[in-house]
Amino acid sequence: MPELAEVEYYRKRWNPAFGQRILAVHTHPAAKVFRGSPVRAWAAALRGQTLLGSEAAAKQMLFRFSGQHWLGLHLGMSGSLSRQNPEYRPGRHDHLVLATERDLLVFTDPRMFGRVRHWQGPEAPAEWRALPPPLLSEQFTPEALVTYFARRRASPVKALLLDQGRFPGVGNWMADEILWRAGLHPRRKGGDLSREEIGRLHAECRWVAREALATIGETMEDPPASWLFPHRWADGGTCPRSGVKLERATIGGRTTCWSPALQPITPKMTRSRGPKGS
DNA sequence: TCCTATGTTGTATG
DNA sequence: ACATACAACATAGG
Repeated sequence: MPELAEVEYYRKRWNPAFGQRILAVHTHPAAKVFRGSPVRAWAAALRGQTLLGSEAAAKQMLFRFSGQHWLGLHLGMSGSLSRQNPEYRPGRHDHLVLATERDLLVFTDPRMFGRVRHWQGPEAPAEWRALPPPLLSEQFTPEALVTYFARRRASPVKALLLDQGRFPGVGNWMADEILWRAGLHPRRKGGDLSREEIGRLHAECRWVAREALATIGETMEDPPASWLFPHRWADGGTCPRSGVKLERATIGGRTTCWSPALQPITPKMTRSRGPKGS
């Protein structure tokens, strides 16, 4: 499930526990989500510490505790966070549970493509500080994308949008939504996008990120029917702007959905290209 | 039974 | 070395 806005939504599930002490830590140390991390040791060290705050970037979350402890969480394909009553009995997919006086803070992940990491130190771990600038930051510029698309000129733009080093937080549904809004066929190659098309792509990245954070990121509600989102998995789904039947194929290794009416494989001829014959 | 799934990574291939 | 393609991971649901 989780992309940019879903990650932000789940991160906030633990907010009510800020300032609370961790009284107990329950784990499945053998669970794949720990990837060989010495769970027993850091789980013991975490006991008695206070949850101070958290942040999200790309599809990552970082939780900060007293004693210079940090927990890094990634939700993979099927992970989620929740807050449960003290009476809650963790199930087989609840790999990490932090108990405070009032709540159980639960990390659930059936498919275990997610990841839990622990660090101790005075500042956020190096991996965290190395994450690329967010889509909504000043550093995310069209110029940077022009350079990047020139280098990745042979790759379909759909595959490029999934690059976490360039489009942090964008996942499969966001990539399709962005391309649909920008009017770009997902198979277009990075190298044959015009400057103007890259500009549209950049603008839609920001628009989708902003709107998704304002809706999904707050309440997990599905975006409205005016988005591609609610139509893209429906059998026989139609484009909400043109009414044509949506197409589907595997592109960049992922199921991709697009509107053949709005996203032509060859760029539309524009008449504003300057004088004839130039 | 077989296919799909909002993700990442290691390996193979050009 | 460099970029791209693809299988693998583990589980649930249609």
